[in-house]
Amino acid sequence: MVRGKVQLQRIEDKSSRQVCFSKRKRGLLKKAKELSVLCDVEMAVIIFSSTGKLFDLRNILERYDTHKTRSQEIAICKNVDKTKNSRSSKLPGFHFVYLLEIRQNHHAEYMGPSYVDDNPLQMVQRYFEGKNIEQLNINQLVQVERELDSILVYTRERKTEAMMKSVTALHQKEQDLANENHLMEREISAIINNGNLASQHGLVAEDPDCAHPSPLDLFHF
Amino acid sequence: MVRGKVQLQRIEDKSSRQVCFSKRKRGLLKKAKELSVLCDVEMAVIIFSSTGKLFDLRNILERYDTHKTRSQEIAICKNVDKTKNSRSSKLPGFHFVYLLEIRQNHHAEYMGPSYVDDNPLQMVQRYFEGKNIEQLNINQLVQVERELDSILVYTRERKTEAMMKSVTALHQKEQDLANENHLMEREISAIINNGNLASQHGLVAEDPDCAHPSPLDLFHF
DNA sequence: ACCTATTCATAACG
DNA sequence: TCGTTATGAATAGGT
Repeated sequence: MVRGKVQLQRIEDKSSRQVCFSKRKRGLLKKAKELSVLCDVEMAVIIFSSTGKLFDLRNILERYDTHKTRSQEIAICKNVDKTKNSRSSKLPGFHFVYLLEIRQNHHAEYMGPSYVDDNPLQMVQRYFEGKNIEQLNINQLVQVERELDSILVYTRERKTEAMMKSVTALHQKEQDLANENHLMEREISAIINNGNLASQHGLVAEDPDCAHPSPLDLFHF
Repeated sequence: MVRGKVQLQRIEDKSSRQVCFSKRKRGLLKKAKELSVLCDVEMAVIIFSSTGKLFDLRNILERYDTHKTRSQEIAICKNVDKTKNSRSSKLPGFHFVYLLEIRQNHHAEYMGPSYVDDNPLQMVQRYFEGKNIEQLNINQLVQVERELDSILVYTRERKTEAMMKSVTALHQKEQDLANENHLMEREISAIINNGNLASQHGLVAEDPDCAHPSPLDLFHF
């Protein structure tokens, strides 16, 4: 009973929005799969729900190597909402990552959830709790490899980001110090000149500040 | 005139497939936009066409900063199929990147194509010259993977090394400048005190800093 | 979760 | 690529 055109705007009622999301998500993923199969294209649909969960449908054909796949996962991981402490997340501080892997001629397969934490060490430790790497089968190992790669790449990007910030900040500091330095040099030479004039004429300046700026003016921002 | 259910399998006729792709892509992006607006979710649809072009719909909300957005673009760019010398690419060595930016309460906006230069990647491209990744067997692929991993690790180490050096050098420079700065401050206060003492006592103090703080010490945070 | 009226998407044309 | 139209598909709102 769809009466009237549906307005293209946020559904305010939370329950309705949730129902709509569920229905339309299924529809969208179905259409995505159809498009990928019918037209033989690779595609990914990434949906970030408003509660901070990540839904990911990937349909990546074989000719994309694992490194490229990995790169794609990076982007996905980076966008996980870290600001929300979702109640529906079973582990506090962790975020669900649903990975729905859909391949050609296959049905959707539930691959997750996996956990992503902000505390790297804890995350890694938690990650391995209860996992017996030695006893996993190939598919599980592939999945574990991907997850670890994601974590690794995310960590690496954080590192680079931090270093970049540090470099930028240091450059700024260097600039500021150099400016300050330069001003003080001029100050000194001004004072010296002043003193030279005074000594040349047998006079002592009563108020050396009157004509030229005080050193303290440096800090009059 | 849709007669009968469509078979969910690759459309063999190239022309039909192209038409279908065009239509369904539009439909999918429309549905994606509807879902994102109605249900207030962020999402991205990434479509790799079979001719190696990249179609990218992004609908990224404001709270994701440009840095993350940029990262996403990088990741996406990395997934462009570089092995094909697509005839439709107008600039050799460049890759089409179609960016369709869709924001809430806005229509789809055609942002591209923009060109991504992979000049910095010439080395990598050289590596691939004459190698048909698609046609290698497993052992060859393992070998290529190892080589690439070596290059990647080496590159990464060089990057970290360079950044570390930069940070260290900047710290040193900062230290030097700060020292110089401090010396000049003392010099200035020495000159000032010198002047004051000279006017009060007719004397010149050799080292006025020894006991009392310079006014500039206020800024030694 | 299921139903169904209704709107929407689109395959097969021109 | 564009327009039209018959038809199947998706889904809003109700139960």
